[in-house]
Amino acid sequence: MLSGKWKIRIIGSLSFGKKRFMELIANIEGIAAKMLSKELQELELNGLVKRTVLETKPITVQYELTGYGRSLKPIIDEMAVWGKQHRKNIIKEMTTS
Amino acid sequence: MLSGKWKIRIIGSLSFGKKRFMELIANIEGIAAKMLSKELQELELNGLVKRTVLETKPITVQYELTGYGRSLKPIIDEMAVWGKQHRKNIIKEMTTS
DNA sequence: CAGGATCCTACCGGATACTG
DNA sequence: CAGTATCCGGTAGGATCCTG
Repeated sequence: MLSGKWKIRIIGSLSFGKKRFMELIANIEGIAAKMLSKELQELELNGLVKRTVLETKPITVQYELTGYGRSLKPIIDEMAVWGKQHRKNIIKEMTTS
Repeated sequence: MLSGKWKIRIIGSLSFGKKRFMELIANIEGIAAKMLSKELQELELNGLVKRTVLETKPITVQYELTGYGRSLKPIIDEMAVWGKQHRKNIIKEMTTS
């Protein structure tokens, strides 16, 4: 369900609130439109993300986590915690060697 | 670091204690020897798992988590919790439809 | 028992160009 | 803006066989 290179990052980004397609592109460094599009479709299929087309001009699309998607928050949070600590350790290694 | 199809399962299995190669094969349904071998090597390279060759006959090899590997426990635990709940939801869907 | 060596295939993921 | 279409290479990962 979270397979692929970008899904975790996407969910992480959406956990801060609704976002439009372009905002996600800007927010997630390195992702290409095609990848974002494909990953979002899979996330929607799995019921983790809700897609809403806004009738603006030109049209914009909002993405947000569903309740189901938010249920992953504990996992994502733990990953964030670990990543932070991990980076600290790397820096410590660099400065001590 | 946790890339690949099996690393999470391997760490999960090792979180219950040391295990030999065959025990891991038996414990992780569906994994082939080659895959287990490759994933374990990567885990060892990343310092998450410690490999110990026991001079029995024939030789056996013990794998265990390092302290670093155990630092992932909160993440794995949260995943386990989520997976359990997820399965409950699936079953509920099946019985109500 | 614990694995390496080979072979093979699907699909992951990037670049680019195009559309309503 | 928010995608889709197309092309393409690399590699993840499975099956099978072999070895100390």
